[in-house]
Amino acid sequence: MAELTGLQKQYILHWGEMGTRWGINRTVAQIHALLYLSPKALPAEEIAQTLSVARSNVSTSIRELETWGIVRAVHVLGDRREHYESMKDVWEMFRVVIEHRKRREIDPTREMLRHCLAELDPKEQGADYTRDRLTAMAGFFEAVTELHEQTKRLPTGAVRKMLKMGMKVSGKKKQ
Amino acid sequence: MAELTGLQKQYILHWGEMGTRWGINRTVAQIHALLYLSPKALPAEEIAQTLSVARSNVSTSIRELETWGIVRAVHVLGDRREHYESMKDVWEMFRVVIEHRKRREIDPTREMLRHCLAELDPKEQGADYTRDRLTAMAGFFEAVTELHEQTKRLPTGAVRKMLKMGMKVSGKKKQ
DNA sequence: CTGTATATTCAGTCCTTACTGAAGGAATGA
DNA sequence: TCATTCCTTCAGTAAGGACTGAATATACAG
Repeated sequence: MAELTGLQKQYILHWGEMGTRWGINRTVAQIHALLYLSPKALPAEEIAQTLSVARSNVSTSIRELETWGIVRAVHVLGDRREHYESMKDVWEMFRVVIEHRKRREIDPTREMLRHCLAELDPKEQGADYTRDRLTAMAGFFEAVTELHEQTKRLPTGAVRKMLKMGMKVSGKKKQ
Repeated sequence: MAELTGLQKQYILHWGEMGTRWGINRTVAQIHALLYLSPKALPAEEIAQTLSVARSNVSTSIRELETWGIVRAVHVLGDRREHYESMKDVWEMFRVVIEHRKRREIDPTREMLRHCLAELDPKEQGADYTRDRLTAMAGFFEAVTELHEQTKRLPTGAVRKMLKMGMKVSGKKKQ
């Protein structure tokens, strides 16, 4: 992995670029891209050189990826350094990331909505209208949570298969 | 809407806060929250005062919301000013936003992956490994796109209902 | 046409986040 | 023990985005 091919460069740069759109810092995304493409685990020093970023930057970025659980340190016989490798199962990887982001980006709002609805004083100005809006919004967040609960239980393969064959909507009520 | 109730304040502040996590600028998110809760369309000046932000900031933020298609200007008889109102159908609103973000956050990567796979030279160092990784990643992005295509055709109510009853996975191949 | 109300644009400033390089800490082997 | 290698932390700086207020443009009423 010492020298990147043109294709690898392209993938890594694109991933870094998109990372910023996805709310992920560019270096973190680039490191992930590099490790994802690498057939073997890489030491931090090599990552820093390959991507031309400071060694310390690699350190913190790697830690973030480890926190998410999509990168881990492994050891190589006869080498003191930590080597890092990416999870390779793409579906599992996104499942993990989505889990993480849901906790951070969905759950707090869901709770806020519940809390607001509980607090809402029917006597206050325009309470009915406010309740309608909050209820509608809460419905969406509850549904997303429900969908997430259902899919996360399924094994990776099942989700993949489900998407492939298209989601069938049963006409019957669940009972 | 001149004076916000405690609840409205809470909702708006929370939405602004979460906006930053969702990759949406705080003011844009706050304005959307305000309009969503407001029973009537509001002029820009009032929005600026209510949220304590510069009038110009409201102008640009509103334009962004209009670009997404979740806020529009309406006119009030006897008033020269534009009044702005939010789309109220939550499900439709998120459908529109997701459509927008997919175009910006999914499609470019999907194309990059296709392009890379087409470009990949089998003779180059480690081509097989790279192809495997790219193929796996591309599979995910194609599946997400497929899922999106399928759901966007359905009317709002159908999606809501589907989530409510749980996604049933048919055992048979689509034919 | 003139004056007023409203909306937009933009240059400068502020604020947040990302990144670097230096310093310190931990582990290893001589 | 000391020297070496690797990793982390952190203060300072750089870069990027967001926000303001002034200037400009536009629409309308008289």
